[in-house]
Amino acid sequence: MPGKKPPCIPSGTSSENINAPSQAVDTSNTTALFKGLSEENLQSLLSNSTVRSIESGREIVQHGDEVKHLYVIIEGSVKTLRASAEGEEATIRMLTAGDTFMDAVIFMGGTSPIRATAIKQSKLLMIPAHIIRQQVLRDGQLGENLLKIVSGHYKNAMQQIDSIVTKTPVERLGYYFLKLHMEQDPNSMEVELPFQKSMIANHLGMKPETFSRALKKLKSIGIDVDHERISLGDAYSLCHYCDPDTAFSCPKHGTPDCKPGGCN
Amino acid sequence: MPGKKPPCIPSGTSSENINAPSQAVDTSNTTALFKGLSEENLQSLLSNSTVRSIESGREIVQHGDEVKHLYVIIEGSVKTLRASAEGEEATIRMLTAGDTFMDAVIFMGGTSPIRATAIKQSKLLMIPAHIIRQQVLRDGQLGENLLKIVSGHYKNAMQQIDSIVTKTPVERLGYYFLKLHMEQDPNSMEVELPFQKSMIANHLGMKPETFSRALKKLKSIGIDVDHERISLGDAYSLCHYCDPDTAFSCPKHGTPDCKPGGCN
DNA sequence: CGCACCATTGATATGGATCAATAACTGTGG
DNA sequence: CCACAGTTATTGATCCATATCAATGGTGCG
Repeated sequence: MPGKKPPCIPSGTSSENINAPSQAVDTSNTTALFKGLSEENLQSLLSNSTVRSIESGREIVQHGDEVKHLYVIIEGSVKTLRASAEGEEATIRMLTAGDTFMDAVIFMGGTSPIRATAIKQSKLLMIPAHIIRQQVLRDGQLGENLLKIVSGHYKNAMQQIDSIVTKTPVERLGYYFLKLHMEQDPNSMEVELPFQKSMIANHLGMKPETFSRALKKLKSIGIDVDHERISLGDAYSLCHYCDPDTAFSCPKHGTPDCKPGGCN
Repeated sequence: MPGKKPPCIPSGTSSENINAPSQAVDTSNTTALFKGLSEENLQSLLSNSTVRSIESGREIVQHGDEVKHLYVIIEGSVKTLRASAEGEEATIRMLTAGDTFMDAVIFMGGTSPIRATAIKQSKLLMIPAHIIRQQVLRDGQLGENLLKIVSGHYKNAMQQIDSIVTKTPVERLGYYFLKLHMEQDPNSMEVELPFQKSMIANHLGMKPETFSRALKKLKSIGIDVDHERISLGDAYSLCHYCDPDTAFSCPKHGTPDCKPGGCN
């Protein structure tokens, strides 16, 4: 998935716990969830939705909660994670504006197996779960959108498993940078870390200390990190950490310089 | 998910690469994929499907393949996995009769990020991917079924991530046994390993040697393993490895003896 | 200005991987 | 029925990568 993320959704939603003004929505350039929905179907989703502001650090959904909404991030950041009894956390996803969460959970049955926490002051669109479930039966397009979204999550989860099991910390970090690079701007030589380092470290299944040392090793390959600013030595320096399915959507794929690592 | 698995699907499908006789299907007791589908919609899925036999060890889908079918296991076993360039494998799921695979992949876009391999002589029902995608737009029930299935996979993947990151090998094994116990028969004191140990080891993110040593440690808690037969010391010996969302669907949950580990 | 929080760096410990040898089991053919 | 090869599981010895522990430096905020 190259290119920039679409902005997000309703452009005029602001007030707290008030019905989202569904007529103010620009259907064309929007979250994957709403893609291709008819005006009518979109309306029946949004007319029941509410907008809520939440401050950084607050929990949105707790482990074990009954989940009553699907959330769309209008602005801010959220992470989803699993926490063990001993306080250890495993970050599943880290989300920004335009992303949805609890989209899969509302189809799992039972209570939430994950926690969701705001990691920045955020604004969330909340669509009642029962509305979603009801609309899925009526609107095949919505079903397809959700399937694509959830399948995407699943794909990421599989890559995460794979990373943690088969790769070293440095490789995981390189792979993460590569994906950032492609998401943000495949032509730029600069990438920006969208989250705190300790948070990324946890997401990659390592401790902050290990993360730090991994950064150091990358420096010797020409990838320098100054605070949240990553500068690539040359355009191909991350290629070593590529894998076949990332290569597939890489503009450099097939060029003579693309020959390294797992590249295929 | 307690209780036994539903048998599987078409009861009269046998011949190779021949249209599945859709009229021979018992809609009531079947795979989650077909649950609640109208006779007509079910028919339009099955009339285009084929059945294929495959011997143990053969690859069904390769990493990078374009996926043209959704598969339902009629009999046998299959594993899905990711393999790195250096030959390391990370097992994602291990499946038996009634399970589906490539259900999520056909909605991901791009080629397959995983490989699927038969681990026993197997018989598979193959439903063309384009039929599925097309039917999803028409049949909301099919969409819901798929969403539940894919969400379930995602949930398992999250638990797998969590296990590997926050738990020790012994804990992972205990957790795995617990889930087997609840799937197979929560009342029996015997559980059976459905797969080769080395395969389970890989699925749990450890080496066979580590698996073996973990078995030894469990023995000291009264869980004895003889070949593929696990016998539990007492009914609560696995409770230590429980987690909140597994507890939720446990018949012992709430009884005075349920108080250990992550149990909540 | 000083207190928190985060990142970095160094020193040490340890859990699981690796290497190696043996044992149990499976199937095959004489 | 037994000998043999091939596979899988177990067990022991060693090694190494990453966690852990500890101290310092940097940055932002009140």
